[in-house]
Amino acid sequence: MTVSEPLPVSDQSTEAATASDMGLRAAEERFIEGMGLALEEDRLPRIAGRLVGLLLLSPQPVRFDLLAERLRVSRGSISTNTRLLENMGVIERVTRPGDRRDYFQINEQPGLLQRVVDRFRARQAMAEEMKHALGPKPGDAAIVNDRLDRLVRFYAILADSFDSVLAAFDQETDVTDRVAS
Amino acid sequence: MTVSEPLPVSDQSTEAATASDMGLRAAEERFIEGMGLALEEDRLPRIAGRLVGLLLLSPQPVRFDLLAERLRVSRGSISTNTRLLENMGVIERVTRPGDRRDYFQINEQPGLLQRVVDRFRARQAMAEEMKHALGPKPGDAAIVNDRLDRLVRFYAILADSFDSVLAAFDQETDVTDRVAS
DNA sequence: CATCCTGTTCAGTCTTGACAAAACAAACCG
DNA sequence: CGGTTTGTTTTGTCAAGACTGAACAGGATG
Repeated sequence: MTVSEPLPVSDQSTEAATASDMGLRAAEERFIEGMGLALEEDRLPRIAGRLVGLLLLSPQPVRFDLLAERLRVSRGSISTNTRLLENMGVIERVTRPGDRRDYFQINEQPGLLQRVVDRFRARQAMAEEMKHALGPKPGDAAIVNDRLDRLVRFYAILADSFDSVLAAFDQETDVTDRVAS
Repeated sequence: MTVSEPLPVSDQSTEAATASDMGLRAAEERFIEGMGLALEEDRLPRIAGRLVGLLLLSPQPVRFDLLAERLRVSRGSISTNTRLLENMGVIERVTRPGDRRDYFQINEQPGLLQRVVDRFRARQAMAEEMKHALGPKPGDAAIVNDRLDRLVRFYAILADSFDSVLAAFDQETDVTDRVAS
């Protein structure tokens, strides 16, 4: 967990919701829920997705207890899910000297994808192993060999192209970033 | 559903398992289970994955009731999952004239991926919409704009590269295939 | 030391989804 | 027609996982 420079925390507990804020708030809610649904499709708990959504929209690191409050969710769930996301490298836990509490911020664009690449590699390996175990087949069963070949190549291509996307993006953000935070 | 030319069905009900088959059989079982696990990670029922595995290893289309028998699974489950995979374009239902029964074969390499692309596009759209709804933000909140921008581009790149993988593969198999089947 | 504060862990509840078994429907066959 | 074969739909059971609330642990603080 990272220790940041003293945070310019703009009084996180009170928030005067102006009239013009209201539509925006609704939009934010939708976005947060949308991220909940989206990450749920990747087998993460819905709350984890909502956390990501909320933190994406938060310029400043957000306090642990505020996460629970804003998402109307138990502290237990916040604890579990922040740890999950932290381990995945999606968010970062941040502290301030002289402040016992934890803050969280999204970790600009990382890890979520490495996981996917790993899965593809694993499948590629499985298909390769299978191809090996079967050995060449005679006659009409030769098509099975073809299929396994194609499967292997398929996963390989997939993993490779993911990797390159990842690399391209890392590079891009390394240049772009570290200006505002 | 496709109607194939009369299938050279090599008497699917009896199968003399020779001694040399046994290790191979075990390997096939492992592969089938592996596909079950793998597709389960993509939120498909395990049985659907096993179906894909079995059909990948089957040179000939396999009869409905044999699927149930080989996977030791209820006919109901076969019905549900074959329909699911059929709708996704992963497998194909095949019939023979004068045969009331259904046969299934894998559909060489398609659809599974289009789904993924669609998901990325949807997320891209969501991020775009959000960016729009928020409008430009002042001061320290500008970082939120940056993040959303990056998110949009990220999903876009992802979807695009997937698309190109898909295209590359389609093209490749169009040339290679249609020899043995 | 007693007590708050903060985050973690644990026990219990609730929801979801896969699956089997049985009821069902439709086509065929005598 | 009645009975069979084939696939579908429905009903009920079971397991997995998310979430809550409460118990818990450790550090500060009086």
